[in-house]
Amino acid sequence: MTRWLDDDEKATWRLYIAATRLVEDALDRQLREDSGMPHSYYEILVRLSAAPERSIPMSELAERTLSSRSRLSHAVGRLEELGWVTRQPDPDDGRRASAVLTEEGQAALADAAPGHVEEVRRRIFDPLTPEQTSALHDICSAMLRDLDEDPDSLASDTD
Amino acid sequence: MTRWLDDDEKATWRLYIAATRLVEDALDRQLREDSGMPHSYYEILVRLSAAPERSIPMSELAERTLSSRSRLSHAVGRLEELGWVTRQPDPDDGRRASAVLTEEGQAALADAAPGHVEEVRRRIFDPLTPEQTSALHDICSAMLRDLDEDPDSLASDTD
DNA sequence: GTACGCTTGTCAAGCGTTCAACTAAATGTG
DNA sequence: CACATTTAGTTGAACGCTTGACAAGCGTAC
Repeated sequence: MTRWLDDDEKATWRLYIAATRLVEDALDRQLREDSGMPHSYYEILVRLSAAPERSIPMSELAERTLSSRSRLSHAVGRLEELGWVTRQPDPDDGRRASAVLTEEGQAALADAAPGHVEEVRRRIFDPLTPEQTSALHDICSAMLRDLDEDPDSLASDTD
Repeated sequence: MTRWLDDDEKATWRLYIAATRLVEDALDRQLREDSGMPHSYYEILVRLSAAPERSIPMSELAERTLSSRSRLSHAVGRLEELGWVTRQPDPDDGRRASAVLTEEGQAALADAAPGHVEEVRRRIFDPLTPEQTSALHDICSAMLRDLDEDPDSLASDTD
């Protein structure tokens, strides 16, 4: 009944697990050591930085960062403690609130960005040929296509 | 100074982040819901199951699963509570110990495997053409090549 | 043999994530 | 208007992971 993986698929699968895990670990470690924030928090700051008014409603921010509302709430709480983000209640709808990037948050992001981008380059783009980079783009698109996610919304913002 | 990402690279990078995160989340969720274990624990059981005597020294198991010794120690502790693994002290070296898969652990793995493989297929291989699958193999190899890891050791065991 | 360094494994504290309530505000329906 | 329902966001407990410290065992050099 089960369509087991053949040898090629098994090998590809193991390589995929190892590569993606080591890349994510390396990025997270680099950001924690050099900038005192996990990768997920860096992404929140990036999103806010690119948004008009440096402000995004909590729910929308959760969607964009692929987070649950709970996760984002905890994260913003932590970022608030660090002084990098503040919460701004929506005057028109008492349930809603936006996360807003502070000047300190913008500065922290500017500090963190070069080292992070360097690490991304080292781990992903430097080892790949241009053809492989292009193939990776299409592969990730294909993996996302059948999900209930919209690939465009995920790729739109800057890094 | 910083070699920033160009637009194509940014797009690829965002897709990569989204795809790998959603895949990992999906796999982890599937295993937790259907089999009561996180993905990382499943991998430990897989390694043990494929080993002679269903037994692997802790340090070696840590390496193979890309875990720190501490992490593995915690994980094996949890798996011991579940009755899926036992610890076996090395008679020749008082410092060492092996993790051994129990019958119950083997059964739990056999229960979990079909659903997990199905999910892997759905998320990775079904959306990709054979050419893309082959390209993914090479891409992951390339990403691992420059690391201090040995790609072969990671790809050797079965899934 | 004993002192030193190295290896193996564990443990405690702190962080981030998840899950399941829970609060509060807006909306819909009679 | 009252009352259930839905929506936005928060909270607390449990869990897994990381770091750093630690104990115990091993090997080597003196």
